[in-house]
Amino acid sequence: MTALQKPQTTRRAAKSVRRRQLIEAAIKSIAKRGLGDTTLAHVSKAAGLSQGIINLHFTNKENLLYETLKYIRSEYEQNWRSALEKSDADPASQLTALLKADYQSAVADVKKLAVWFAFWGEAKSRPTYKKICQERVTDYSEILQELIVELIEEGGYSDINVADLAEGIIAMADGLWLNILISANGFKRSDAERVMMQYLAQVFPEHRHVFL
Amino acid sequence: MTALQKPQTTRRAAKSVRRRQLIEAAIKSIAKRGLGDTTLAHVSKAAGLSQGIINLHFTNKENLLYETLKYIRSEYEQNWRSALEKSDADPASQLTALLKADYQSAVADVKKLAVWFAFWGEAKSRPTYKKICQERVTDYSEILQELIVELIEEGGYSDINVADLAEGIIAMADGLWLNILISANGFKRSDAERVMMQYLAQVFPEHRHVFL
DNA sequence: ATAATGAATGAATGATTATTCAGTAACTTG
DNA sequence: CAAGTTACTGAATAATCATTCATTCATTAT
Repeated sequence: MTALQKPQTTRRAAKSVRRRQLIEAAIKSIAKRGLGDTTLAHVSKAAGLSQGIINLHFTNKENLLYETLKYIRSEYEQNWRSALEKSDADPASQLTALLKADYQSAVADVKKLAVWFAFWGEAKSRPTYKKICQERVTDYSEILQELIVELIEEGGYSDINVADLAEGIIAMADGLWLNILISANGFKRSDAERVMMQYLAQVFPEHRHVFL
Repeated sequence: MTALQKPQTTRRAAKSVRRRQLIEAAIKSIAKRGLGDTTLAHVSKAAGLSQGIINLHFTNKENLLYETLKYIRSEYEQNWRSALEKSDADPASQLTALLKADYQSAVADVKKLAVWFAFWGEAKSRPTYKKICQERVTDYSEILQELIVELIEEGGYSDINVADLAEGIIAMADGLWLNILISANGFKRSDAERVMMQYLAQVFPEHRHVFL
């Protein structure tokens, strides 16, 4: 009833619309069945379209999966960039915004997380996937390091290795995603956010009030 | 020449020997090709054995994969338990030993990490995998929390939420695994260990000398 | 030796599934 | 409204792969 799901009526659609529709169906299927058990039949059916549709729009399965990965990567990046824009300009607020963005519903949704982990699992053996996975964090890491430097100046912190701290923060961010994905005791996005903010408060005690 | 690899000569072997041999071949194949592209033919060939051998020893593919996951889980647990035994009894040393164990070569080897991520990617859709993945951290987390409590008493720390800190540490530990697996700039086990120790030193400054 | 047992083989089978492509339907343009 | 263009369909094809099982082979017991 809700707008979506009228594939029979609207027959022709713009290429970009169909592509997005199929990518979203792929995400759904990967989350539901895993990457290994996802077939083209599943995806096209989930999209309410016919068998050959994916080969028409993506040439082959491999390419659909590749485009799916690129899609969530770009969505991820857009999300944190817009969070930074919306936030106050002081480094502590920016840092908060950047890291909280990782746990917003558009990005840390279980379906999307399942997709990330599925591709990480294949990344070692697929250079094309690996590259996209690496690119996910290049800009993020750069900006994170700049913010840490500003924060150190502002708060007069010492004994902090910027590059290592940034690696540590990103690692924790990813690890919390894993926890959301498979924890036994209903670990939620809000829990992940809290854990992360407590970490930041401990490393930058002078700015504690901004994080907590 | 080095002991290994004489499948033609020694025809019969104990069931347990064959099972381990096949599991290790499965790990190799998953690391090389990913879970999706791993076929029984690949695994049996890598083990230097024949086509039907896996069905003989594991009934079906699904079961081989399940046993492979259980195998690396148990190896993981043995590794940190023995590290704790070998270490000094004071909480800071124990904590160091527990976390450094995650980056020892037997456990944080890229092949094993690829296997963990492959199964994490499927865990959402496979309850059997999910359970094993959850169990990996239950005892670990419990002991980690006990050590944190002892350390807080010993160092007189305040403002620490034990459960959240433990979640954060485990998350960082897993995230550093991801970094070892796919980083562009050759992030190594020793780098991960350093990042983790710096984190601990920051949270428990009174014990800094033990961690660094 | 001979028989009995259990391990291992590998060709054959059957199921699944990606891909192709001839045909159909919708929309556009003149 | 006819001709042309583009999106889409779905049955047919071909390839891949898990699984089966009759047979072979090594080892142990008699």
